[in-house]
Amino acid sequence: MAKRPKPAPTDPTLQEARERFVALWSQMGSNWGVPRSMAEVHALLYIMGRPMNTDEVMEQLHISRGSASMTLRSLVEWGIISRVHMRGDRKEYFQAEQDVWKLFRVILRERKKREVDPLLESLRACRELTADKEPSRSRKIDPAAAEIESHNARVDTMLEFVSMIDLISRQLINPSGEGLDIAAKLLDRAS
Amino acid sequence: MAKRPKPAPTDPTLQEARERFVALWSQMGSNWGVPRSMAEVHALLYIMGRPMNTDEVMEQLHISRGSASMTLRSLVEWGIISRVHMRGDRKEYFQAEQDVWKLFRVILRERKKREVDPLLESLRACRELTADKEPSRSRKIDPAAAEIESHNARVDTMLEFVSMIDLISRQLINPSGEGLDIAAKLLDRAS
DNA sequence: CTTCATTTTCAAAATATTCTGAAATCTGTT
DNA sequence: AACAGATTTCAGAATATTTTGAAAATGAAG
Repeated sequence: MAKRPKPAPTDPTLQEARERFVALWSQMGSNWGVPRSMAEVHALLYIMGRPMNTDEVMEQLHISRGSASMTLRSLVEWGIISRVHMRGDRKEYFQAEQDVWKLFRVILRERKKREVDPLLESLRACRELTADKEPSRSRKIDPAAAEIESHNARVDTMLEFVSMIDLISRQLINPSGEGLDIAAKLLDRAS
Repeated sequence: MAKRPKPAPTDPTLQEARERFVALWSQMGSNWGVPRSMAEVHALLYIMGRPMNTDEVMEQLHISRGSASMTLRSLVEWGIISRVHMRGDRKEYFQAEQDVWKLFRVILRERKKREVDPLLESLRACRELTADKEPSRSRKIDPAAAEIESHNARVDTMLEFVSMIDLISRQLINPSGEGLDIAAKLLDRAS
């Protein structure tokens, strides 16, 4: 029943740096619609770089057990942290993915699945609505037909754009396709 | 005092398609932390493809005058819609940018300025904190030094990643650099 | 300077989101 | 089966965000 293997008196500067990192990540999260505590928990696990249990997270971040539990679960569902078991400890531990590019790919994949794919589907459905109303041959003259035509052109443009986003995402998500490569190519064109 | 030049009885299907577009855009906006009515106003102006005044927007979207005013202003500030004046009408009109790539670039530029730049700055400041604590020559042995070292490695990795995002953004924002080109390159590698 | 149409502002209200905490559930042990 | 530590759940509380609406400001015209 060894309560604490090591009290570990952390360097105050390191402590401060960790808190700053958590704060900055939390701030960034809020710009992206990520709940404060979700971003904070992820930041903490990332910056600590070692598995932590629910109580440690609660204590460091001053959040409730319920919040910690839900947030950890949701991060696991997103696939950016994973559960680990420490032998001799009944508690569950969590650790964050340390490969930043992998993290990026996982987030991109999830967001595409949850946001881009449904958007594309809705856009296509929306486009379908006015497909048959297309000015078949009775062109010009009719102002209503012209209105539909320009409307369709706008929807098509947007559809094209979102399709491209979809395509790019797929390339970036691909386990093989290196995000770094793309960046390198862009750099080439920079000069 | 010609009240209405044209009552313009819109095709019900077209009307429906417009509403769907507005709804889908609004949905997408909420995924990105954009207020519902802001996304709706933008969607309406985009899909109508013509300048509209505040009252038209209020009426179509069922929002209050105050909300319409603030939202329109904020969209103008973001640079994705612009004010236009219609001769013979004292009301102000607004029209949305119709070039989707331009729209994309403007949004990217703004978000980078508001989010990425401050994030980079904070990250650098955070990194500075533990810069002098670097394990100069007394390597190994000291566990506290190793802790700092691995912490610094994590911050550096993240810094590198965000710097790359910053760089890519700059390329995409550039009025000359074509977003389409990048996409094309990615496509090449797809086969 | 006054009027009137229009736009902006902002405190309060409405709405939406996030967090808490204690009860319920789960899980391995005796 | 009963217990005990650990985890999950979820209704309600706390927070945060967005919208409203009416008063104030603006500004063009007489």
